[in-house]
Amino acid sequence: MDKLIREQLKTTTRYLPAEIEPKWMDRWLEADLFSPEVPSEKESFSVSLPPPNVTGSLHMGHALNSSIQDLLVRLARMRGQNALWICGTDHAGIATQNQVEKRLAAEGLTRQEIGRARFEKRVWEWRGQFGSTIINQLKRLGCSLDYQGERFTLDQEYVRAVYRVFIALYEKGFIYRDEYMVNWCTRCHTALSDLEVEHEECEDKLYYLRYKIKGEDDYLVIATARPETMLGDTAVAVNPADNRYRRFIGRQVVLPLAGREIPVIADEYVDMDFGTGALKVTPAHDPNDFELGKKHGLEEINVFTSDGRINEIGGEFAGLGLTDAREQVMNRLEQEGAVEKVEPYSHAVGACYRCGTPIEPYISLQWFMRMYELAAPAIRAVEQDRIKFTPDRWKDVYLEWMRSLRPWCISRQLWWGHRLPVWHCDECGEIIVRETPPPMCRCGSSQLKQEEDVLDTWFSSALWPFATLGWPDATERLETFYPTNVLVTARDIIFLWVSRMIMMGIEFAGDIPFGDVIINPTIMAKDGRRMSKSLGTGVDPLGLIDTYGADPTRFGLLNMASAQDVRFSEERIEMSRNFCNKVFNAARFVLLGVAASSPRRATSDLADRWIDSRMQQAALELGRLLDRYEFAEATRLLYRFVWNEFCDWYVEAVKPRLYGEDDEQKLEASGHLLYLLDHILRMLHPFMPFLSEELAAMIPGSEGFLIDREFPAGDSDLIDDEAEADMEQVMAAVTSLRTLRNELRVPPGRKAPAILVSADERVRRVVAANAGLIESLTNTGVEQVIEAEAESVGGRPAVAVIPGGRLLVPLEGLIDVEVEAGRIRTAISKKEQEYSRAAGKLANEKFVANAPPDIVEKERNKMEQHGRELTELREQYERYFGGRS
RNA sequence: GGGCGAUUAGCUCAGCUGGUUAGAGUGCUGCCCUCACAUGGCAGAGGUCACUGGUUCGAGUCCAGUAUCGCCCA
Repeated sequence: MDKLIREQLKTTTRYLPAEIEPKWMDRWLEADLFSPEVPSEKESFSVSLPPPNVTGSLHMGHALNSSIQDLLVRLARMRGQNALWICGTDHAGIATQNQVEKRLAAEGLTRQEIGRARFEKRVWEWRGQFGSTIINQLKRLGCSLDYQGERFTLDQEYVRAVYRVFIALYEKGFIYRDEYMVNWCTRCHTALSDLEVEHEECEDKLYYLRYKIKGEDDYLVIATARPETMLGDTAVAVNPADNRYRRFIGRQVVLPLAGREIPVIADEYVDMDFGTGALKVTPAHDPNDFELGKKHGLEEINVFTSDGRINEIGGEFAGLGLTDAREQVMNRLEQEGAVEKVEPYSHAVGACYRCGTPIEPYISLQWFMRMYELAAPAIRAVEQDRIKFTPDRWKDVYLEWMRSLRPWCISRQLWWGHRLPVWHCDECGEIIVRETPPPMCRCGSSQLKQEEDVLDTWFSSALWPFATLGWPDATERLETFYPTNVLVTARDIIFLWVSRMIMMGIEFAGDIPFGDVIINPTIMAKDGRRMSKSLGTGVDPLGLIDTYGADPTRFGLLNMASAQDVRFSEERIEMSRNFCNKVFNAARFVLLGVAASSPRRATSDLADRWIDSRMQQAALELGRLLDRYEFAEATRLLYRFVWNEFCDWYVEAVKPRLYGEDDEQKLEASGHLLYLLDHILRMLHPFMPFLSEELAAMIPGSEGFLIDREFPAGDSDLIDDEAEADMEQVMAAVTSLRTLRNELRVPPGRKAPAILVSADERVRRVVAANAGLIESLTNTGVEQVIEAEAESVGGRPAVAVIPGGRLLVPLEGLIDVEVEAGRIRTAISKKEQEYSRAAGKLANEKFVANAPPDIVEKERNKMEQHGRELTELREQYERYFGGRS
């Protein structure tokens, strides 16, 4: 470590992330540490980043999910694997188009005015300028993505893959064109798939309308939430079992306002309990009515325009927006006496997931993809556990969804995306599907136009795990890294993406796209609900990085990443920041205090052996936890080991040797400290890459990057049960003495003597051998070690009971007799409770007969132990405070 | 309407196949600026594990039901 850094370290008592984080990402990139080796002898490990929306910026979900992925990728690298974390973004059809349209609007332009070609050019410009925002934010988080291999779903090679898939599916007959009812966003002017519609419960009204029976004075009352669609009604339906309406079946009713005559039909689909039991049927404007209409051969009368207005069929209402139309239609119905009543009604209304505009069911000519055949092997892959979900309950969610798949509307009426590789012949109407424009149609015409529609963005991102690796070419990258190992994503992506990737992967890349799917928990707002932009309950992870640093943000998020959704708590990030500070200062202690020149494991001192043993246990357990994807538990393990064992006990225990006169001891302790620090930093690296890298670089003799070092796996041969037992004995003595001093309010600076009374040879030996350590940790010197009290120690000593004996602390004049007597009485009654709990269990014959022997044995030991301690306490009380009560 | 999940300390959460005195962080109380760290140290207080039944020698943990909240799907 050079002098400058040493000086800096001396004066900096606080961990300041802003001063260490930025430089490391640059150095890592410069050294090209994130690119995989191709080819490589190593076992490969790959993860594909769920491609974020190119218009997006990092939100809490990304931050958590990327922290997990980076942890896994760095871990794999440190375990000697050839790791690739595929980087890139998707083109986000609607979102990006909206962004650019907004900019155009600011210039007073519309995309229609500038035309498709110029519009596309503008979008590419936009992407060049703003498209890497989120990727740069991932760098701030420390993500070790393969930035050099960044992909985009509209890259030339990627487009080729998309076309290849489209054509293959078309030729198999899975992709087809049809006039069908779809979800239509009147603002974005495009169809959407069912998954892109968000349903929200809202308070609305149910309108009861009277439809006159033709040729009678009577009328039928229908109930509807959408009275404005009545202009397109082509029937009224009732349940054939409904006695109230049986006589009307087959009759005609007169549609109010329009005056059209429409039939009353019977269908079991009609719910007799809803509304009046009579249903108006509008096949062009309701998905259920659409089905009903097809079944009964009803006319589909479309009364809306594609931008959500009443069309010319609506007569006097033509041109009205849908909200106004409802009001006007109701007014006119009111005038005609056709309104029976209006009731409050709450129901779910669909809205566009990108702009929030209410979705209209709308009949239009679209491209669809049949899912049934592709789903079958994708279902099997999960059923047979070739793909495993973590937590595993998501398996059922996936399967449930996959078993009820409906055709997927894959065309979008947008100008940004993969324009379908489809050409229409103007002359004969022939449809030609191929990658490149055909020179002429079969009919001889060269009047061919490419399809205007583009593909759903999710169609292209479904190919992500293999299209990013070079497919359809058999590239070395594809060969090396497909299938990928793990996919980490949020649960709402299971349907949108995970399921489609599995289907496409099996169909086109010939294998599942990944073996494990980790569904990360959702980080909720403080109110326990999803973070919401409109409610202002969102938390910006970049703000956290600014305030606390990237490492604490990562560690804090990972600490929340258990199997359950969790409310965001900034306290956890603060906890992590404090932990980083602790690590930083522990490293300062080591780096500034050591005399050794390099890490060297020591084995002669009890504390040295103990901490090493504990560290091996921690490393072994850490490996197990990470293999099971138990990230939150892993953070707790590291926190406990580093803070509560290494810092609280070992560092304190080693100080006398480090600062003492004995040079040999100093050297040994120093080497061991460096050895421990080195291991700790390596274990921490996947969790807090910046800080660990910074500190590891200061270890004397360190070379290269921590990233490339081996992840400590833990060595069970180095576990030392004896050292652990002995150290626990020492620790118990220290804790008891500290508690005693605290309770009796002995000033910390006041040195006190102590006498160990123990019938146990091992206890006497261990305490005597470590009397110096105990003294340095408690300012209490164990000056005598005796087997039993032959007679009272002078005065009235305070007592600290430890396993296997007791420590007497004579503190003439300092002890309040009543306080000490009270302490002992409290201790006695506590012990009595514990003793009788165990004794009670053992007195129960059924327990002894039925419980496993080791549990009974444990209980017996417990009873004996408590019994001994109880005796110690009672003896002590009798001897020094006898006669008091 | 269907499904999933949750309910454990004031707050945010752990608690794996049932078996120590149910844990952590934060907050709270007392003492301590001791030469790594006050983003700290030492010690302490704090819980009818939502409720009602059941299974078991033994239930925070398993089963059934109830209540409340949340998420997803239609």
